[in-house]
Amino acid sequence: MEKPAKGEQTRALIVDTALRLFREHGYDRTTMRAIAKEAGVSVGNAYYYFPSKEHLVQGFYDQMAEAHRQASAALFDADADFTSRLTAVLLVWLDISAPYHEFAVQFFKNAIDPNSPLSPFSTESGTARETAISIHRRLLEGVKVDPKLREELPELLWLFQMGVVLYWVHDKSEGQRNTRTLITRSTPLIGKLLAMSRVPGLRSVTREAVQLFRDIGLSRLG
Amino acid sequence: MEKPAKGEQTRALIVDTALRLFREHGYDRTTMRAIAKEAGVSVGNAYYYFPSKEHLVQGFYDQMAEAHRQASAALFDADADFTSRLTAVLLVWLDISAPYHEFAVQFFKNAIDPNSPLSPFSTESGTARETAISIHRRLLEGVKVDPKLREELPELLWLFQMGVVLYWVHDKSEGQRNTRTLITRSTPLIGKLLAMSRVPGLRSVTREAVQLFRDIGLSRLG
DNA sequence: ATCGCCTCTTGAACATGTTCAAAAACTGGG
DNA sequence: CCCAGTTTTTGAACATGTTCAAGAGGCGAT
Repeated sequence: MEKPAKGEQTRALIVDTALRLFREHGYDRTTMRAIAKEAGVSVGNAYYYFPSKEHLVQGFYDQMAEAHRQASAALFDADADFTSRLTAVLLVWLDISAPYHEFAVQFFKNAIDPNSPLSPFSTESGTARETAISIHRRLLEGVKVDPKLREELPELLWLFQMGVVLYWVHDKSEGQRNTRTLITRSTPLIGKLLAMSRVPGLRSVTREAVQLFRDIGLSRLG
Repeated sequence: MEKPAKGEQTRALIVDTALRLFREHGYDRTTMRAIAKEAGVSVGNAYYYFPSKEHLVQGFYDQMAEAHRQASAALFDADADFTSRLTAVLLVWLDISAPYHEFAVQFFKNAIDPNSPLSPFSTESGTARETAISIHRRLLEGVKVDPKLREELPELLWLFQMGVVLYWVHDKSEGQRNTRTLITRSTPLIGKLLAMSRVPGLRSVTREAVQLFRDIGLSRLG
């Protein structure tokens, strides 16, 4: 009962086939029957390993998060300022995700469903989420900011990133150039606000916002 | 070909029955067959009037928006300040929506789908959206604010409201008290930021944000 | 009244995610 | 090698949103 490599092999075969078909034909147009047939197994077999069609996408999440982490790591060598770093991280994400835009739109509705395992807040998405947040933690190294804010900032930035994703999914402009605009022009604003977050007048507002963020558990909704 | 009252009657019968069953048993557990049977028509007949099950919920949207408009109108008599007004408007929305929380969660995934007619940005949701935005326009009457910002503010507030809805749908706390907290404590922050939006330092940030908001058409995504 | 046309209605058929009881394949102990 | 138990596999059956060809009903013109 330890590691029947057989099972793992079938599992991998199924998820790999599924992800390939998703990429080739989109999420909705890929039926469970097609996946099973292409993988050379029965439909029931797929359901033996994955509770639902949605669960097959979880692997995709993890792959993307890992790809983003690796691509981002290369950006932190230069000692650029916060705004440049954040911009770079988000643009890299955009480049990585661009090929999957149509695909993403199709299963996005499942991802935003609070009860779905695909929700970015769900426990199933835990590892992908942690990976994403850790990117922002690294991004913040060496950045001067109100310490009260610093602790929550990685999660707040991740939340902002989720907002960008939300916009991206709705973005119908050619090549999602509007999302690119959103990123390149919103990050300087965030940078300025961050810089101002320490001056009196704004500081109290900032701290109240951070406290609210903690109290309502915005970071652990699922 | 003017007004065959017959058709309108059947249409109303179907949508009324559907909304009742949705309320009683939830969206997912209410099948098209059940709706048809309860209304005393055939399944195909329901599809003659409504292109999909989702379209049946549109009536629910409009009802809610109208109820919110009426309830909000009563709040604007007293010459309260901006923060109080915004808080009141959002809390009233929360009270109106509370009974439908479970129901709303079930079809929320469809509502957030960019391709769904239920998306708050879709043309089909146009009237409900206009109603909601007009509430915020009324709310802003007499409030002093940077004129550059004033024009976009109703839509920005509506967008904020959509954010609250997004949180509300994910809110699993007893009676959605976390959403209540979010509203009562975030609105003062918005009020303060609005007040500060005219002082130098923040004004430039504000204007850039407004310009960005216009350029990427955040208000007309669908 | 009859015909032509449009609106409305029907229910069987279809597509697809999911379930499940049964069978097959495998594994370790004797 | 054989048996009992576990893991894996199968495919038919089910549930439900959706489609569609066929028919029913009504209405004005002739």
